[in-house]
Amino acid sequence: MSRAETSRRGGRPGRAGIRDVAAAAGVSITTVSDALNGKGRLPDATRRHVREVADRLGYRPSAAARTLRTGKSGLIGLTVTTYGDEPFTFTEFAYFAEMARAATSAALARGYALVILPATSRHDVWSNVALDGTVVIDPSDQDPVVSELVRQGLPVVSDGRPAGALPVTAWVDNDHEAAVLGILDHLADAGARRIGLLTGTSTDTYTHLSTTAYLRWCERVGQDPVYEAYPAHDPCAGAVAADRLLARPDRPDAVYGLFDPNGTDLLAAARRYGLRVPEDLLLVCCSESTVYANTEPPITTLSLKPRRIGTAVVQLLIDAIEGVESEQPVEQVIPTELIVRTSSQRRPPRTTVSPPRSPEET
Amino acid sequence: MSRAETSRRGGRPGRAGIRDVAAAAGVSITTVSDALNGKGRLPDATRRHVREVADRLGYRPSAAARTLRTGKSGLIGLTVTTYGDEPFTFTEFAYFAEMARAATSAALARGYALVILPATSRHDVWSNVALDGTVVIDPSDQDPVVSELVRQGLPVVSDGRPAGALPVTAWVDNDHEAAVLGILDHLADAGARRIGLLTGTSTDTYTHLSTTAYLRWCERVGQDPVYEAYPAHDPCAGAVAADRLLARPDRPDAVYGLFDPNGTDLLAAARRYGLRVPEDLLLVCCSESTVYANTEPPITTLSLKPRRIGTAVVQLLIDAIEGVESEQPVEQVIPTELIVRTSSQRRPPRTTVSPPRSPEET
DNA sequence: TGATCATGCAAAAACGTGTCTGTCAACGCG
DNA sequence: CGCGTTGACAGACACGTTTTTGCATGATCA
Repeated sequence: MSRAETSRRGGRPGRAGIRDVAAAAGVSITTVSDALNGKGRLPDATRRHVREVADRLGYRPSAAARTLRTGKSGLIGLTVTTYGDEPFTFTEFAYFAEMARAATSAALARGYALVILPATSRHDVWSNVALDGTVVIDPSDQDPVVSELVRQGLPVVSDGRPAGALPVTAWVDNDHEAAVLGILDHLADAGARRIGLLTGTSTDTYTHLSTTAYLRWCERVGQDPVYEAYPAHDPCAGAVAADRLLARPDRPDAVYGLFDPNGTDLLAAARRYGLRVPEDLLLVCCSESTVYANTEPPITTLSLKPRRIGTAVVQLLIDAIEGVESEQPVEQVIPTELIVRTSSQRRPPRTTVSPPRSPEET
Repeated sequence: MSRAETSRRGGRPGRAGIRDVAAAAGVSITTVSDALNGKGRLPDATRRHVREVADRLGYRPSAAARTLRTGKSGLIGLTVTTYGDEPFTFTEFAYFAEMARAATSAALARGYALVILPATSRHDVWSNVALDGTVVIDPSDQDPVVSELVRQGLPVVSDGRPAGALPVTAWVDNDHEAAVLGILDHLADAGARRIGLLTGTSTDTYTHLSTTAYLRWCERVGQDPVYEAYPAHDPCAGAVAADRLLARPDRPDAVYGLFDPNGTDLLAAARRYGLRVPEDLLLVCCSESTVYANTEPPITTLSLKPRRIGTAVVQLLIDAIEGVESEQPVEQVIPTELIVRTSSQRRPPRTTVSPPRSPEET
């Protein structure tokens, strides 16, 4: 009776259970649970007393027991696409890192933690972790994992509008068509006569929508499409494709690259062919990387705002988990941001000293 | 009796329990558990029958119940340092992304999943998730979270040797001193007379060891140290510090930058001051980014091999969790790799066409 | 044939919570 | 004084597994 820490059962030494707290405080288990969770109707004196005893014993409620009882684990899956046996692809490093960072913060602020779960995980890993819901990044056409999750009744929110008729709970995406059209107009305004595109061969929605928008724009303004496609997950194919694009007989005088490394690849290719940027070649690429602020010349980039996307996705998911009737629509479109730098302006501002980049948020 | 799916209790509809499977298969609960886990001694016929019935009912064992019973959750914490309220710092993007990627793969291959847990999480989040062990990245001097985890008896493996007397289970690190000395020798061999250092103001082990090695090298060869320190977590301070370093009266003719963005920052600063690289200024920086293969000129980088570190850390941790007497020493040193490019060679090779970069592993 | 033993399976005890149901006293009111 | 009501707490159960124990049944051996 004097030593309440040692429960009658040989639970792991050093771990006090709720029974020990109840015994040490001289109350019942119910009272301890209610006091710690602020649930029942107890006099403040009892509440304080129980809390103090719990602290003194170093009591930590068992996450497994709580999950089993309540059905909520406080865990959110972060499903990333896989290429080969690696979780996420090379071209998405900066995007993924920023998105995951924001998602982690947002989840944490609401008491949830993120579990990294590649889409092609062994099945037993998926079923070995109790998830309250899942974020899927760029779900592919008929992803069996996502379908199964939805069928199990788990909330699923996707980054990128779902392909096909994938019945996700909600999704967040940019307006990729508008972004591409905006860039093409921007380049045309800067004097581009023939705009090329560096795109991918994969079938994900981002690539598809962007390429389609490009083709439609070309048709509208009466320009012949000039583009090269390459497998975006292959880090060395990009440089080759950039080279091919600039080696064509109908060489473009402006290029938009859909993937993060395209900027440096195109710049290097341009140098190889003696093309000056932006005088002979205008350049824009889609990237979250800050290196493009300090290249020679600095390159105009399109930011997809991964931090806002990561935050929005998690908020939507947790709202769904907790049954909050979300004020937001279940389909949320995040605006993109075009960061205009020297590479896309025919008349570069006379300044050659680029100011230090700003740490500005989102 | 005919409809076994509906258990007597109103469990979540659609979720079949082990009882339902037992009833449907006409066997006991024990038999189902043994059959699915391959544990008891059962005739193959029974085993196959039970498995088939389980599949037909779409049975998925409850992760929470299993964790409660066995004490193992299959979850590994990935603890990242925080600056401000954001999980990981700006200068470590590429490193973290690669390291996390490798760690995720390695964990997955052994049936574990990773949970992202910033060090400064709210306490309730930490205690709300059942962890089998934790990976800590660059644990600070007296991290209360790590101490508590160790005190709870949880295995902890750190990326970066632990500062102070932090009693971690094992750690993995590079030999930072040897790496810095190697780079300085490399630069001196290339003709550098006064080598500068771009370093950080924080007190983490990496910064400390590297700076100390630099100072010792200077003392050994009789050169006055020339260095600038800046808060590495501030993305815009780096450019300013690079500028300061090259504006000094005792301007160095070679610089090593400890952090990822230093390369482009130093390159931009050099251009501002009309310094040619590598003719007037030799450059090396520590980075995992591939952009430095295609800058003008390509910049020599030091890779810390984050993929090998991530893999090693997870292996060590899981070995500890499963009680495997690890063959490896508990302190593991991963060699660094110096990727020599134009920026650190006084006589650049005559080729101006840089070959496409290789997708080679680790 | 009876004792021994391996085999195939069932019953039941945990794991540590949250929560539903009940008890007991005090109290107000008719 | 009897009775319903309310506050403060205790007892017991259920969540869904894994695992230990134990009971039959048939085979083997002295």
